[in-house]
Amino acid sequence: MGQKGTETRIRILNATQELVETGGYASAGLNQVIAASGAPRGSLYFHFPEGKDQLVGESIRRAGQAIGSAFEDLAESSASVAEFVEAVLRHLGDRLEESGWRKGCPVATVALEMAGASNPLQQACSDVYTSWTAVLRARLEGRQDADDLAIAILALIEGALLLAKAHRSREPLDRVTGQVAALLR
Amino acid sequence: MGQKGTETRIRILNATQELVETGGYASAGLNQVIAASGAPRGSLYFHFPEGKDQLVGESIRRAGQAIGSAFEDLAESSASVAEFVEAVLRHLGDRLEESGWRKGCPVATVALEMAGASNPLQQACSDVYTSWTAVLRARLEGRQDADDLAIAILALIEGALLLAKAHRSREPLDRVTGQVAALLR
DNA sequence: AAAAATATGTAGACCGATCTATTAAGGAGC
DNA sequence: GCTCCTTAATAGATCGGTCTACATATTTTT
Repeated sequence: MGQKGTETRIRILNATQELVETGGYASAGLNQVIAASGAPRGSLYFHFPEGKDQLVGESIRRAGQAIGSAFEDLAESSASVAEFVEAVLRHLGDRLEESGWRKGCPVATVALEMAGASNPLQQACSDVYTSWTAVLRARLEGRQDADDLAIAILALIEGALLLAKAHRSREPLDRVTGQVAALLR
Repeated sequence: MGQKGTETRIRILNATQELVETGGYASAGLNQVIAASGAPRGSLYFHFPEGKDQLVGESIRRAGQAIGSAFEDLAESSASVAEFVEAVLRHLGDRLEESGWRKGCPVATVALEMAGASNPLQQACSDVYTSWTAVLRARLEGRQDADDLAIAILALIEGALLLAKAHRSREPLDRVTGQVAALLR
């Protein structure tokens, strides 16, 4: 793949990621992707011959990896688990507010849209959540109930992010931050 | 409004609720609503002259009230707060599994789809979450941090429900149930 | 090194299907 | 007779996807 082609592919993926995160799978039209990325229709189907599902699938896995990496960085640079979770909430809150309440969890909307049927996109979302759970689980190594705690913390984060996006306010994130310590005690 | 008309209106709302909860706002086509409800196109626009937004808005408020009432019932019949939350998780888990992993939170998908813009539907979702928070808050009366706790518990519930739907499994709900006590201690 | 051949990527017109919404006409029940 | 409600045809826009022609690199051949 040449230089130009790779760049176009990435521009298309970035545009898709934006649109999907803002409005979900069904609302992200390929015409919008084309317009936002500047790539013509033919290029889209050259780089993603299987169409919309492939495009959104790759876009979701990419976004999942980006967030996962951020989690790992924050896990390393935090002294305690509580600090780590608070850093995650702050990071996601910044991202959400700076995007004008558009960018919450890049996976959640598609996950909810697709869960009704067991298709590749549903699996992709499930996989992303599993990978994030593993990052949390690793940071909890040694604790009893580490598996349960990892899920509970991820649920708390996802729930707070959902409420914050729904209310268009950081308040839920801030309030939850104060309760993390209780969960970890 | 006559008997027949009221029935049609309710059939339309029920069908909309089902479809919206399963796949979100954008994926719920009016053609599907018509097919599922048995009502013809004209009836839909007779009962909901403002179109899809009005239809989905009413449908969401209705679903929000139904879940809110269930919360209140469970709050009354539970001896402790922990029991109450566990009963809620069980109730929502049953609903989710019995529906073939389609019916999670009836508001979440639309909330995530719409949060990017501040429109009436976004407001409707926000209002539903506010009303649920109030129910939880009332059950926590007397506790310090009652406001924070109410949000944290709702976040935990919503997050667990999201993960359960995404994974098509009760496991996240079950694991979170075991951690509720820690949060409430 | 020049030219021909092949691979890679771009460009946009076009297709049938489906979308939300409107309209005009007729039937049902008080 | 009059309101309430249903019926179905239709409009215009947009959907995801296909197709052919063209441009630009890259490699092969001479």
